Amino acid sequence: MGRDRKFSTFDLFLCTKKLIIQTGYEGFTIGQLATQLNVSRAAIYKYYQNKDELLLDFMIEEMKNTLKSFSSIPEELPFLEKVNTLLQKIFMYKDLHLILGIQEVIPTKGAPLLEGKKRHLSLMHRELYKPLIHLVQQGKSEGYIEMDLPNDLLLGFIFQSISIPNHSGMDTEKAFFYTKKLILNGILKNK
Amino acid sequence: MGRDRKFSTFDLFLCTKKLIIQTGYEGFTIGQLATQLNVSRAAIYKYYQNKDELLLDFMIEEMKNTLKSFSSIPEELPFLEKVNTLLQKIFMYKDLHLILGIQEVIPTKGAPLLEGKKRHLSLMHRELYKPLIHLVQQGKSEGYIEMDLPNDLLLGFIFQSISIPNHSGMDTEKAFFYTKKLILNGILKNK
DNA sequence: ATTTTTAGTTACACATGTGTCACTTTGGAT
DNA sequence: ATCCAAAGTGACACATGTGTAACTAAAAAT
Repeated sequence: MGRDRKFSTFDLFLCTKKLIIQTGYEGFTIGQLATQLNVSRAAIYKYYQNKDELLLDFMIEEMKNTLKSFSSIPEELPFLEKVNTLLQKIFMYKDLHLILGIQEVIPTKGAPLLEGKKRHLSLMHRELYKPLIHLVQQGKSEGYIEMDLPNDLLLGFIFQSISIPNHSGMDTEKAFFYTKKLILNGILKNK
Repeated sequence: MGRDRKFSTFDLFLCTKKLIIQTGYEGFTIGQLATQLNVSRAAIYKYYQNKDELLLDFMIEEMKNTLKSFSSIPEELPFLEKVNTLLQKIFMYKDLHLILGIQEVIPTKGAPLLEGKKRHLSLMHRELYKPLIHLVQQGKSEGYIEMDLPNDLLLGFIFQSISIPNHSGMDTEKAFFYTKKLILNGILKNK
């Protein structure tokens, strides 16, 4: 029943991603989003009560996809290979880090709906970090990683490094190759 | 002659820094700034034609200070010590990276005044990178750094890593210690 | 064909931010 | 004491964004 939709949720989230990365939370407007989708603003408000709900739903979807991808690392692989595949995945989802930063800025204004979605997000957040922490722990006990490095700093380091702005337009593969090298071995040569 | 000022340029830039880091370009408003300084918005407009001019002036000032600090690295020091002092300085000015990112978002709207200030900024930007590139080059020729690592990626890596969010509230010195370790040697132990 | 259901639009009221201008305040110079 | 120059304020016009409600459009069910 009913008329055909002019835009899919998929399109909507795709545009949302593009815009939120470009402009940040405060700069993001439903107006821009509507223009990109060739619909009126009100059409979007048919599906989301407000901007914040839309953004949170988008983030949850983004998180779901990332989570699915991250949870499929074979447990048996040797440490260095696991690290490699994981870094590759983090590299593919490099925007996630930026997106999750935005989540902290969204005001809930005491609305239970929004508060619930935020809680959901931070739960998934922890879920996402679990395999990473686990891997770091493995690395430490197998002697690959210095014991005294704090886990959260280490993870922060990885996420932060992964999103080095590729301003010079290097091709993605090369960028990943060098980034990985830097994360694993730092800037100094292993003498 | 004339009445005493209620706020100094120093205070103004201090508040500007705080706000721009918190809220980003789009979120930053003259209203917030005025409130923080206990003056009316109009008082601020006495000194700056508009928001963008204020922000650019702030950035130029910030850049000047950083530049002064960076240019005072003794040339004779051995490589590793130079790296250490430089990292320390970058760590102290870790906000600069974020601030410079904002500069790219400021619209000049064809105003020659703003365009001029922007050009000034990007000149200083290059000036700032010069000693860094120089150091990296030295490191490469002295065999400390892998030759094939692209310079800009390497610098991006350093700036990016320096601004790992210290969410767990580690004390600054410790945070710097571990961050340095990660930048220099990566996450893997040197076997 | 006409009714129902869902999608979308136009127009509105409201809120917040910008930049300006006529005005007041205040302190030193005369 | 009064004049004047710099500092600050309140109020306004304008622009942009939010969220809503009454409406129209179109596709499927009857």
